[in-house]
Amino acid sequence: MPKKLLLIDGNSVVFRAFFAMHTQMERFTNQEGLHTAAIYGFKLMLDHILANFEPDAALVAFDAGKTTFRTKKFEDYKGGRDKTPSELSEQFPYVRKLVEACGMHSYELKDYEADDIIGTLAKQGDEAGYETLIVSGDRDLTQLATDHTTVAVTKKGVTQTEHFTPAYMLKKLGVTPTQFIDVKALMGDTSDNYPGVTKIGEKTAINLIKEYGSLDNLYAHVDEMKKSKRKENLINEKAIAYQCQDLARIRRDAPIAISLADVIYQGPQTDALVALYQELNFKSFLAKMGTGDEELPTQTGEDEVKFQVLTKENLSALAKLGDRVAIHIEQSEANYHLATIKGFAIGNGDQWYASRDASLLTTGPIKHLLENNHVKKDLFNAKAQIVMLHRQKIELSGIDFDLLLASYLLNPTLNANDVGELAHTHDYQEILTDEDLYGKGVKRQLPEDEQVFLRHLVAKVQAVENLRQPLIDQLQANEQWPLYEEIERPLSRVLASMEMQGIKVNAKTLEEMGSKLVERLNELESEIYQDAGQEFNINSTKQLGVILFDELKLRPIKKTKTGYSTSVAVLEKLIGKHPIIEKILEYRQIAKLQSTYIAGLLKVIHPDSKIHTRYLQTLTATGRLSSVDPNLQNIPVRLEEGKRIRKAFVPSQPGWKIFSADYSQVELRVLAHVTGDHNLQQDFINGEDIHAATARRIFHLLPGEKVDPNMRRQAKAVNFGIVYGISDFGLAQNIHVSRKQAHDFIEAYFEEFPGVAKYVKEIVEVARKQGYVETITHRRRYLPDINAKSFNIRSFAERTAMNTPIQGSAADIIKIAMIKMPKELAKQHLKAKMLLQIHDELVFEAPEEEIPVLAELVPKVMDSAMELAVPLKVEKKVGDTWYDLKKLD
DNA sequence: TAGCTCACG
DNA sequence: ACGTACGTGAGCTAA
Repeated sequence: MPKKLLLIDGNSVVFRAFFAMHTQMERFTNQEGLHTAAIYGFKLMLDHILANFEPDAALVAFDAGKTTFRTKKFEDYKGGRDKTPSELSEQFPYVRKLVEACGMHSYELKDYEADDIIGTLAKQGDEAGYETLIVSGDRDLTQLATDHTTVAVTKKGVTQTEHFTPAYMLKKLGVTPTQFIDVKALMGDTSDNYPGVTKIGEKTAINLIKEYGSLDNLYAHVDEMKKSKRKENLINEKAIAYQCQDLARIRRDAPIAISLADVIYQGPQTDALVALYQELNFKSFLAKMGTGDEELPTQTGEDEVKFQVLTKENLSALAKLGDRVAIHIEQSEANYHLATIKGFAIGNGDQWYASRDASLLTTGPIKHLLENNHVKKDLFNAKAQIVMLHRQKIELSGIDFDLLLASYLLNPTLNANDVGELAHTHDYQEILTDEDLYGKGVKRQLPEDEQVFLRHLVAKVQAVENLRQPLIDQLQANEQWPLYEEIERPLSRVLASMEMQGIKVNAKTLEEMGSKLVERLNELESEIYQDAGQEFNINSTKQLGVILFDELKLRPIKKTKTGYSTSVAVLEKLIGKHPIIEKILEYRQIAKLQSTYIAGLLKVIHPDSKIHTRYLQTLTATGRLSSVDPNLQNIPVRLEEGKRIRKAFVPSQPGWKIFSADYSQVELRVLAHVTGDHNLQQDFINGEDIHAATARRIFHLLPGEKVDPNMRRQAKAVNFGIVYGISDFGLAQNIHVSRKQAHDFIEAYFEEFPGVAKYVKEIVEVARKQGYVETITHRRRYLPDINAKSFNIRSFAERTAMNTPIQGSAADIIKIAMIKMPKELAKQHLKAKMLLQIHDELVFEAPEEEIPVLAELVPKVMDSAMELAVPLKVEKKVGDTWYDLKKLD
């Protein structure tokens, strides 16, 4: 086993910690008012590193002062930086104390930066056969990576790091650690305030170094480059490039007065740590050390919880639980397709059991109980539990009460995703929230104490049991029991199987598209820099605003809270004023595709080559689903460039097809139904093109007179507007007409569709009177703002009152279809699988020979899901990929 | 973490 | 006069 060396860039990590904890800065002060957030963050980072890397030697290097050999060579080095805020600088002495108390050495060297100390020691480590880990908040240190030295750069927060090895750098950046120095030489460094060569940024610098191998070789062949501004700049600024190279290069031979033998890691010094924690008022760290001085969150009723730790030996006790149990399986993370099981609890009445040992679940007695349909299960978030257990080859059966679903139906806007939080909203206090017990963000950690942890899991199952009857009573009082029993509960199972089925995604297709996009992005980037006359971060709206509106003096059409708006709407108005605008629009479009859809999707393809999204069944205020990790409900389709992403979504088996069916104008049909408007209903019953029919009416066309495309477009916008809770301003903005004209459209609409006009008025009244609105299935949304004094807030609630029954009823309809679908597919012995739901559309994969059957069956199930006063219409498509779908008739 | 931007229905 | 379309999720920047 090689010895291990840990080298930490003290200044940069403390600085990162300071910013990571910045929002909580005021919470972190000790008795004397000393700020401690950065010290705290630094310790979190340290613990995290030490949990994964057990060093034999360790050193934290600090910068010695403002002036170094670099500032002597280049006066402006690190110039222009803001003064370190006193809230941060006062923490450094304590960080050093902390380092010492943790049994590590710290070191600084006059005229040198921490980097150089680290570079020098890392080299010594390599030569002495150490495995070295360098930790920094600064990417520059990646130049120190070797086969035996890894550089961990802090990402988000403090504890998340990105590990740079030479291989990783080559893959990610395309250059070796040594070449990275030359890249910096060309591109410069804005934060260290050295310039690099004019007009060369990171992308160009990397490309040049990739092409030429090194700065030296580039200059050896610079004359052969084709004539360009870039070539001129390179030649003119050769001296600058070399000066920057010198500044960028971390020294590996700094005259340090210590050696590896001097930095042996001693391990934590308990007494010193306790004293320091007390001085800093770090209660949670003190608590972990068990000094008795801690102030844990009050345990409310969790202290009273009586339970037994379940083991192989006492499993037989479960047989006595009878035919109803509450059960909970604790996940390591929210994504249950990836999470591990951290523990579970089960029981009823006064018999409660819990364990951290997930393997017990698969043993005979428990597995049997879980799969036994006659034992009713009460739980929290059935879908998560189904998937977690399915991954253990256990098919959870007999689900009866899902606390999360029930609570969501009672009030969809509560948004409690945690048993404790949710219980508190129902006035049940005998449980802590996960956040109280585990912490959140960087500090989240399951309790090490088994009793504390298991007691919490038992508190969860007890909350489920105790809330079951009261919530059922409330659902029944609200006439929501059928909604729970016949729609949401069965739907959770359907969603679980769709998620587990997953959709196959061809990574190669995405990668190929990605490299083309990156190429185009690079081109656009250079052109934009040319047009702007300087380099800047195009992704930064702030910097872009400065370029467009200050430098290029374009007219700022709109402002946001924080500055100029640079949204598409604004940029489109500026087309023609400057060539840069169109390039920025294209850049934006491609950058979005590349980062969100190419890189984003590639990150979430599972080893089975599929993407397994999670549908959130209890999130939206209206009853729709949402989709996360990744969101498969917003894959591009409107523009061809983006739509091509869908080529990567393919059937999972050869000879299969993608089949899709979507409701046509479902929200307007629901509108026709709930408003009872005669004209709107007639238009649908007559099978009219609804937007054209609306146009005929609001523009008062004569029979036989043609609806021109512009009229239809405007009528379509009016229809949308109605569904959204219309305002003349919004409509005017959308279709680029005057507010007066929009107002006239709306007036004409309400005259032609008086039932809709009446509904709009009445629904707001209903909301005022009863405080909530409902969908067709009695899905409820409370609107406390409906009586607000502020015009704005009240108007919003009024539009919501209008929109929610429409959007929500449409959601009800497709949910019913989704529950019926697997049953109907099974009846016909079809292999077809339902994979995705996108609000009004269902996507399937199926063997080619089943397509004719599906084309009949799926629309039938969908259009008969609910009987409305108007027919439901379903359109179907089929193709080899999600991109290639062609309409069937 | 908030704010902006942009992808979808 | 107010200052707006409804419902979502994700990536990025700035601090």
